[in-house]
Amino acid sequence: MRDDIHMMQKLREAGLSPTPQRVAIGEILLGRPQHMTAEQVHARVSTEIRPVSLATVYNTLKAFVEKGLLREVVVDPGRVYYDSTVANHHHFYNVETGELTDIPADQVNIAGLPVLPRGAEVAGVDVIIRIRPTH
Amino acid sequence: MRDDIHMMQKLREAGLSPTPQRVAIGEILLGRPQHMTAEQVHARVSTEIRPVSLATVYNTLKAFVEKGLLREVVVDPGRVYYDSTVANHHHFYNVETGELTDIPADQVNIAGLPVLPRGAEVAGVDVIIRIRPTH
DNA sequence: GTAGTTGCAAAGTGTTTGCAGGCAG
DNA sequence: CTGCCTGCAAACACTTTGCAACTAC
Repeated sequence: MRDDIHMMQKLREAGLSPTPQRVAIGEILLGRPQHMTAEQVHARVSTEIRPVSLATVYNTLKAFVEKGLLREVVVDPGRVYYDSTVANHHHFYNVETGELTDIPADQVNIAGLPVLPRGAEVAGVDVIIRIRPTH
Repeated sequence: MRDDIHMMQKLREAGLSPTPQRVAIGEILLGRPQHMTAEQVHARVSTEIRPVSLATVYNTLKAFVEKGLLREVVVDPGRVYYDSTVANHHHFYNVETGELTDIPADQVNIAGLPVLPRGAEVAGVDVIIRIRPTH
């Protein structure tokens, strides 16, 4: 189908051979803004498209991150979220539900970056606004 | 010694009974700005003051966080840093060395917080500037 | 053939838990 | 006594690794 072909193209452009497993994972995760854990990807790909081993999910997510198709978000100890939006932006993290929401980069204005330690360059800036339901 | 007495007082004020283990952990970790993992606390307390089990270190760190003596910093999947500075501030994280450095709150100016999701309140704002050595 | 990929199971890492024994009030 | 605290060992959750079978070119 057409989606598959687009995904295969996308993977090739990123420098990855488009195996069925990678295409399936790409279909689920890439293409629309989304935050998922490895487990969630594994569950959805396996039930909706084809069985894929958890090891392959981890391998593939790692490869996607390396190739810039995906971003890791660290908000919770012992759990990595994969974010299909790679452009510069930030996050709300609901500490009660674990839900992660995007904040467009232009809605957070960091005025005046502090002086960096000597011999260091910025690798990335993460802003995480932890929220909880009002009681 | 005097330090112990001050630490015992501090723990009591926080609502914790000042057991020898808690005092020892407090001596190592509280009192000066510092970022340590549970393992590091365990190693330093055990060699410098007294043997303490890892389970007790975890219990104690959790208790300290609950009582507001300590803050958790999540920058790396599968590893929690404990930060003895509880006042509002931010962090540099050196992605190559794992070193964590404080940024005073007034050096990062977040202009214009984005609109919160309905029925939510801010639980905390984390700014992590990931840095790496220049090559 | 040869290099890259998959998937199982085993190993690893950091953290939490169950529970028996100890200690303080 | 009674309730909290400690520490051992086992359990856990998530992730990585070793390796043999497989696939594509």
